[in-house]
Amino acid sequence: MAPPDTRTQLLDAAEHLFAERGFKGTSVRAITELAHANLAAVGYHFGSKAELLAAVTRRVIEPITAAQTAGLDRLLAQTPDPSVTDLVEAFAGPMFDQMRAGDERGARTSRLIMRIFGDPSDEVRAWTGSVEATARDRYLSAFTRALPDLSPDELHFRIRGILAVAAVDRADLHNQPPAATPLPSDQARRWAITFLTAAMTAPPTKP
Amino acid sequence: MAPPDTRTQLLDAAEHLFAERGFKGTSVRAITELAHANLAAVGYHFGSKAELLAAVTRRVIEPITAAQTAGLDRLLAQTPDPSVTDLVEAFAGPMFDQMRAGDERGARTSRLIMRIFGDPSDEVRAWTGSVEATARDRYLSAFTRALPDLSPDELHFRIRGILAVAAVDRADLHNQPPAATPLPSDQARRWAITFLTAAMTAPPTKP
DNA sequence: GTTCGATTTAAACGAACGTATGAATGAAGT
DNA sequence: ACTTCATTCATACGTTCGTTTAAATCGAAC
Repeated sequence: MAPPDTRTQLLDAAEHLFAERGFKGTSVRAITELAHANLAAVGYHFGSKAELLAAVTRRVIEPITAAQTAGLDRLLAQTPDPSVTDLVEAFAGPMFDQMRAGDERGARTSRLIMRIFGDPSDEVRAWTGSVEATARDRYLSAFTRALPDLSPDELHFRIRGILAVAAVDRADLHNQPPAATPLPSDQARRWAITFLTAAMTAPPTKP
Repeated sequence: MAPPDTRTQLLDAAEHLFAERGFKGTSVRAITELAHANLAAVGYHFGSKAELLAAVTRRVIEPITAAQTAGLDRLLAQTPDPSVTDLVEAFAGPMFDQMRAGDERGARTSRLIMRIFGDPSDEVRAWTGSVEATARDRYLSAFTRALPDLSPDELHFRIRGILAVAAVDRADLHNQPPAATPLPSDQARRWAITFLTAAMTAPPTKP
């Protein structure tokens, strides 16, 4: 086992705490304590608490958008017009994959993503997701070809619906009794694909 | 116009700021300043900042669950087994109605609800939504009768999907350019009903 | 006009916050 | 052995936080 890198431990601790208590609700002292590091370590390695959040966010988002992009490339290599089902699977799947591991970290990642997408403050939104925007645009045009009857606005609404379902997913587990059966980890993923595919293929809303 | 009640102005200001900046991100000083009240007014009228949040939350959630309950009563008066479409409309509709007015307050309410449902901290969860739980349970059994092929767990997942779509809805408007057309306020509602009805009526996921 | 309860006010409290600083530490290069 | 450089450390600074207190204000009841 490699000696635990302080920088990485700070990222881990911050990811944990930001997801659980939010950005404002997490103190630099709590982060450094959980990471067994000195209080000044955040300033030294990241410059500020806000820049640490940006680094955490990038680390969580990047593999998701990478998998989304790779999945779309794979689909487009087979046919120029993939089915809605395939597009939903390739777009929503990676979010669930990232939220799965360990069932503990999954719910935390889910909460973190929801906090990121739901917070309009500058600090939370400062991670500059240009890659993420590009991936979303590519899916937008692929969905447009797969659903030609849908108005751009309604399509856009539906894609946001995908994000909503994926982000909330297990984020509110704390609302109810701790789940009768500790459901197999990929079940939520499959339920979501069913749910979202049906939703995406619905006929356009009549005006 | 009635003289502006201090207590009400505090609720209004707090609702505004909690939605925009979150609970931890909002200071009592910011609330009282926006409400043109004294700093100690929060302590006097509500006891603490946390109890003010509980009051704000109750004021936002109560009319929604009331409308949900009334809508279900109305459906059940006509037939013991309402259709999925009707159930979705009666369950999700009131959320959008509450998030509509003025397009400004709508997005704020949406954000506030998302923050409430996504925050596991005790302060945010302390509003004791027993009425809200009752309404959800009644819809759960109604949906169970309307979708007898669905396992309880998957049904439960789908109902959470409704909440997700409704809560996120306009909450992330700040992500993209300020909407090409200032879409008519009930359009999101109708798109959501289409989206969610199709999603709810999807056949069960095969095991 | 005085009393009284409810409300508002200014001021202060200690605690916790993010950040900055300069000295210790320790391994690597010479 | 000595220098170098990156990292860690203890400590302190100034701000802002939620809450509390006691005095001031005010309309209504008597």
